[in-house]
Amino acid sequence: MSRTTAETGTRERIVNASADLFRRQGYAATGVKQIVAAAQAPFGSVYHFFPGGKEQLGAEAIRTSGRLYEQLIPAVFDPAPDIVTAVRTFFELAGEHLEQTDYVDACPIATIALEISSTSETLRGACAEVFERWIEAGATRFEQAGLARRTARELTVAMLSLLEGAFVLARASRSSAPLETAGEVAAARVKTALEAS
Amino acid sequence: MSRTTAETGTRERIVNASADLFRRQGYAATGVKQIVAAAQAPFGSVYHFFPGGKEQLGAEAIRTSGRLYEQLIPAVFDPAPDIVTAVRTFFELAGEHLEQTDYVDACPIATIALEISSTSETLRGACAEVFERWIEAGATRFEQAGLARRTARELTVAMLSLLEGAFVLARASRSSAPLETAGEVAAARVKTALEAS
DNA sequence: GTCTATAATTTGATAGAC
DNA sequence: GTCTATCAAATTATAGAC
Repeated sequence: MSRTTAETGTRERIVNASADLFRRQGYAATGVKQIVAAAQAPFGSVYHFFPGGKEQLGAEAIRTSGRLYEQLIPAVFDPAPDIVTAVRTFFELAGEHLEQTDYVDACPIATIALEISSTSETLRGACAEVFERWIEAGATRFEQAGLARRTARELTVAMLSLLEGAFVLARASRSSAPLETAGEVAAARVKTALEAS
Repeated sequence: MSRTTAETGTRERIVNASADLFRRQGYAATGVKQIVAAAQAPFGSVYHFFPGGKEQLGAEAIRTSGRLYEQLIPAVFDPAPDIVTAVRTFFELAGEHLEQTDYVDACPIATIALEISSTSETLRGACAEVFERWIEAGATRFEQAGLARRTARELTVAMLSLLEGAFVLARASRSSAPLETAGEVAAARVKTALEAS
């Protein structure tokens, strides 16, 4: 338990490996054994750190990914000259990143969300919580840009829908074109909303 | 092999049951045993009709669902007074249907697409083929409404992205609100595109 | 051709040695 | 607390009886 080294602990490595694998191939297709192999952790550690087993580990991976990806909002929006440019940049970066990762690194929780929404209330709740946080964070930005609260929220839901849907099409077609198209529509919509306010 | 009765054959029942279960809980989480139980078919029939096993069955289920859902386009667009109304109605019906099926009946292939895009080229190709057919069918409608071919295609990709993304959010949050929001943005975008043409 | 029994492997999870 | 050996059950797939 050194306070001076920066080595990642076993527990943290397990969560990170889980998040990686769940994003790439989903929750059901990822075995606990595959997770400990990727995390270079002993098998028993999973049940030591996560007594609730795979489902508890899934819930934690979802929330961890949620916090991590939420940071992308300030990372892209803060340095942008205006909010329309920020939205356009966000979709552009998402598309470039998708290409660079061989169409693996799309949304970290969408696959899990679709898989387990009808079978695990625990995991569905975790996904819903993360989406809600993202929507709130996005809506706050649009509110600061001058939109009414309700308008800002609806706009964010539309942006996130465009992004998530474009991810589905992009992964299936192995092309970032859907993200370019969705990004243009998203930016145009934001521009219209701001002009009308 | 009666020609007069309308009873569904074993093979057809297996494909239909597969499509149902894959849509609800994904490809990996659905076992072959669960499929034959739902189809009321003997286990061996799967490997009799589908020598390629679960993957061949998956590919066929994807293509069957694709053809079935493609029929929704003429079913909604043909009776509509104009194409903007058609788009709005499409999202409204999708949201109502989602509520009525306890948030199960969203896109029949999106879950599979996200799950297997990085692990099975066979299934990824089948999903890409279905998405391409849907986009072509939608683009043709927008072309007939007066848009240039390229604009019509991009508009359809944006509509489908909005729909697919709203499905993800709706299933996770157990609310049809994302479909209402996405539908309004979709209809407004189509209206703008037509006015500019 | 239809179907049952079973094979070979892998799954999530646990017990208990260190 | 850390980790290995093992469990019972479930997985896809096949062999072969009818």
